[in-house]
Amino acid sequence: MITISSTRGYHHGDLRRTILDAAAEAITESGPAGWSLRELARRAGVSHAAPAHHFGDKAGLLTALATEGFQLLADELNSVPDDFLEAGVAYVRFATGHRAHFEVMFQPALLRSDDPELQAAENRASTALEEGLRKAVPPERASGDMRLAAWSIAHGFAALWLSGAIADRVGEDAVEAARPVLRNLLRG
Amino acid sequence: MITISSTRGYHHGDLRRTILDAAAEAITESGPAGWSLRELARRAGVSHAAPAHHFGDKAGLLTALATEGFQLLADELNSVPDDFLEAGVAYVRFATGHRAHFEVMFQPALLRSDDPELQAAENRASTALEEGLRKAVPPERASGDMRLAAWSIAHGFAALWLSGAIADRVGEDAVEAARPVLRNLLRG
DNA sequence: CGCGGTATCTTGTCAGTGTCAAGTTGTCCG
DNA sequence: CGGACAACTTGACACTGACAAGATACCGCG
Repeated sequence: MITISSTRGYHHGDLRRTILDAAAEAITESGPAGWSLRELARRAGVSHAAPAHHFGDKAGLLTALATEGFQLLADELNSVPDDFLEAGVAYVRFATGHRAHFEVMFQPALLRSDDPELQAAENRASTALEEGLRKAVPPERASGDMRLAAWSIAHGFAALWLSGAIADRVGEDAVEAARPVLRNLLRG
Repeated sequence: MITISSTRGYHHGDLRRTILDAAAEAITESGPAGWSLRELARRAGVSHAAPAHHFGDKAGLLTALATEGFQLLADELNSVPDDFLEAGVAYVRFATGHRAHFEVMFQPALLRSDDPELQAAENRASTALEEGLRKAVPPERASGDMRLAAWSIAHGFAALWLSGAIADRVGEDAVEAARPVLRNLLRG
């Protein structure tokens, strides 16, 4: 049995998870550079060097976050019917619902790209994406370029919304706003 | 007359431009967080606090870079015929040709969003983009959602390529690879 | 039960960083 | 020529990431 509630004493209980969550929260609020390891440690009530034990260094923490992100994305994509619109909407839902993960996942300069767990998670998400696109795109239009186009439009919409660049045209609910935009890729 | 060549003496000549270029180079190599103001100062041969005189702080430097980026993007978009494909290709050409600018422009957490020069440059790029899309999209399919779709697919392709996520499918020349992908938005 | 090994966390330290304040040098205009 | 201003330097401070060494709690094995 894992005792999460006891945050007292020398052992924290589940410091790794606590730090990951705190990092995600901090990144969501202030971006991938607006926080420090020491701040996360203070928030979790541990010493300034405690995070390093679990993640090695800052890049290790971000790599762990990205790994978790790719796993979450794969789950999200696998839980959706074989429909392009719904797959694209699921992609946008993931990006907006897990903003911190999404932002870190696509900034390789912050990560240890050679981490085996990260690569495994990337592969899982990649095949989920590829398979989803293969099933979702109408056979007469199926092609590598078409699948890239589908990925691009969903990714671009999510990135633009997260950056605030289209906030004036879209409003708060990015997921619902994505639907009519994505529809344009499959005819008019 | 401006003497750029004389980097000697108490006055540098054109330190502001030198720092901006060095920052763009550093970001291109190591990402938006893989460098320091003091490193740029050393590279330029000035004291560690010299950059602050021109930009205030790190956010000020990045804001100046983003401002320059929006101006360059507007120029790029304005120099292109009223054709959706060419507008999209120009967008991708800008993103890959000015990687550092592009990455900073869409990370508002790094910037001073209330900077008047930044906002002016944003507006100029925004109208250039809007106007280009308005002319480029066939009238029978023109709509706000269609314009958003066009922006999204170009932005998404550029972002995915820069992150290396589609390197295995695309190769080195992102601009040429973008063409067949973008074509999918206007029928098949 | 107890004891040794190990994972977890702490404490102390160091070079490097961003930012501020105050001083120095060069330029330009009246 | 003089003084105001811009450009840059010097010095300082709190903070950070990373490392080394030590302390504490848990866990298996006798």
